[in-house]
Order: sequence, then structure tokens, then C-alpha cells
Amino acid sequence: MRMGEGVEWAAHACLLLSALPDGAGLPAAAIAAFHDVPPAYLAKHMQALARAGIVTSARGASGGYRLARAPEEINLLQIADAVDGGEPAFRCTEIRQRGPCAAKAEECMKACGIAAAFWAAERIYRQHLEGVRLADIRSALVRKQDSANMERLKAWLEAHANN
Amino acid sequence: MRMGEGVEWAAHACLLLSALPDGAGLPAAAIAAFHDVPPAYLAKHMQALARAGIVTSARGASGGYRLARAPEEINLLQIADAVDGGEPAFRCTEIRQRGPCAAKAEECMKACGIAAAFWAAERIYRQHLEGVRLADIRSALVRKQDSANMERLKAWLEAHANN
DNA sequence: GCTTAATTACTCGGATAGCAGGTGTCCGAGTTTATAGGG
DNA sequence: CCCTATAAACTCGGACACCTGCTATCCGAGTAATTAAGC
Ligand code: FES
Ligand code: FES
Repeated sequence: MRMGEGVEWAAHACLLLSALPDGAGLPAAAIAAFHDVPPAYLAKHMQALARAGIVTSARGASGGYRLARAPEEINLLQIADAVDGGEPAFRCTEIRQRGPCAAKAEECMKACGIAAAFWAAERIYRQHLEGVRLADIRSALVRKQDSANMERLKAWLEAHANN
Repeated sequence: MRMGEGVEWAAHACLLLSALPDGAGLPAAAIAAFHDVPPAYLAKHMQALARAGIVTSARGASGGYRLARAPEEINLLQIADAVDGGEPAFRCTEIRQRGPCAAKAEECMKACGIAAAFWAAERIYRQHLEGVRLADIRSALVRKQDSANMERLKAWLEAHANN
């Protein structure tokens, strides 16, 4: 099992956007520079976030990305689904219905026990991620953050943000 | 996020082996024929199970695979880790330590909040899978299984098992 | 000086190559069984 | 009839191509700011 690397980038991008002054926008190039990642590739994941309605995009000069709603209304599950594609990790090909001694269709009204177990585990996984809001991560970060760094971040945002 | 397709095959293979008479072995070709999957590919995953110590292999005529221990001592987490590789799905590249306004190493004694949340979710996921034993799946299956099919399965196993 | 229209600069968006890992297959190493020959 | 050596058949094990999907990048569409001209 392996999750796309862009999930980490997208999550940190949203975390950075949550520190933005209200009504301001931040270009994808600035976000990429802040995290030192390939700008074009991060832009691709930003598009995914925009398609999912997590961030809104403004084109043209003084454009950029901003959060579509309050950080309290954004959780890690939404970000992971948007970037990585929300399809289930475990793929059941109904192997029990194949082969010489297979179970017939009329006996498969209930899902296979193996698939049910995996999907139940995934359900719990997703519920846990859904419970972690972006605001929680941000508040926990600022709590243990040096005040000097906080000022440095704020200055950097003021210098690169538009509007 | 996407799990290897072979996990389903390996799980069902173990489930089939758990129905085997005690001390008998089943060749990989027979398991593949039973599930109607490419024999050579299933053999690859069987090797992974053998390397992980979940099944034991016997070469030569009348050889084959058998469970290494009782079905009560085998759970889905062991199978998934053996086939899919137990590495964490979420990959943290310590993005916070990079870029112009990065957090320095001395401030990163604790794991990043985002990575911590994802890894905690994975931990719960794995715990759930660890709680599902192969014996549980088998008992739940035989409970709702037709007795005629049970006999058919037993006859098939007798016909293809060695020793 | 003010209005307006063209120009410029900047941004997102989707379309396009490159590469890794999962998918699928093959043949050789090793063991057991069957067989044939000799005692 | 029994023992043994040979041959055969069968199985696992790792090494070899292929192919989907993630990784990485580019250029065009669209918008706001800028500028210059005209009134
Ligand atoms: S048939 Fe797909 S997991 Fe059992
Ligand atoms: S630095 Fe890797 S998730 Fe935050």
C-alpha cells in the first residue's frame, strides 16, 4: 500500500493557506518556493484541491489560491481524497465466484468476509482522518512555535501574498 | 492509495489452506486453478507468504504449501504486510525542514502534526486488521455455507492435496 | 486632469513526456516417487 | 522376493519482460494591473 507523495504537499499547502490574512491569495509558485518543491508539479495537486472545492483559485495578476472555507470545516480526509483519489485501497475482484468449485451468485448476497474486514478497517481509517481538522493542526503548531518564527512567517506571507 | 491485487489472492489462498486436512500440502498450481488466476503470478505471492513465515513450502512430488501455524494465530495484517510490503502508506519527506522559511532541525523533535495524524490513522487501521484472525473468517464462512458445497469442497481438496 | 482602450505581466488549467513499481511469465534447482535391474 | 541405483515427474524459487499509474514538466487560456493616448 502506498499513498501519493503529493498528499503531504497538499496538506502542508492548505496549512500554509490557513495562515494567510483574510481575503488574500497566494500563487502556486509562492507555495512551491516556500516548501522547495517543483512548482509545476505542486500546481497539478493544487488543481485537484480546487476541483474538490477545498480551495478556490483566482487567475490573473494578484490572483492565487485561498481556502474555500474556514479551517474548521476542512479535514485531512477531504485533502487525501482530493489528491489521491478516494477509491478504496483494497480491491476485491470477487475471486470466490470464479474457478471450478466457486460459490454461485445467489450465495453472494453478502460481501466476502475478507473484503468486509478490509473495508471496515478502511472505514475506521477514514473516520480518524475525518476527525482531524485543519484548524486543529494549525492551533497545535502555533502552540509550540517560537514567536520569532511566527513573525518571520507573517512577514514572508505579507511579502508574497496578493490582495 | 492503492493496495496490491495479490493481497486478495493471498488471503483467499490462506483461507483455502485452512480447510486442508491436517498434514497435507497443496501445490500452488492447484490453488491457482481453484481461484482461476494465473498460476505463475500466484506462485510469486506464495513465495512472499513463505518468506514471511505464514506458510511453509515443500518441494518435489507430493509437495506444496501448508499453513505454518494454526488459523487462530494468523491474521489479515500479517498477510497484507507479507504480500504488499509493510511500509507505511503515508510518506513524510520532512517538507517542513525545507524552503526559505523552514523550521530548523532543533524544532523538529516531535513528528509533524500532519504525519502524526496520518500515521495514527494507519495504526488504527492495522490494529483492526490484526484483530481479524483467519479462523474467524473461516468459521463465519462455514456458518452460512451450504452443506452440499462443503462436501464439494472437501472432495476437491481430497482430489488435489498431496500427502 | 480624466476617461478609455490597448498592452503587458502574471496566474491557473489541462495536455504532454519520463520513470518506478506492480503485473505477468518463464525456466532452472531441488526433492520425491516410480521403475527397472541385480542379488 | 527384496534391495538398490537410475530415471522420471513434479514442485518451489528466483530471474526476466511488460504495462499501468505516479512523477515531473511545458505551453496556452484567461484575468487584473499598467500604460499610453485622446478628449
Ligand atoms: S472475493 Fe474478493 S475478498 Fe473474497
Ligand atoms: S513534514 Fe512531512 S507531513 Fe509535515
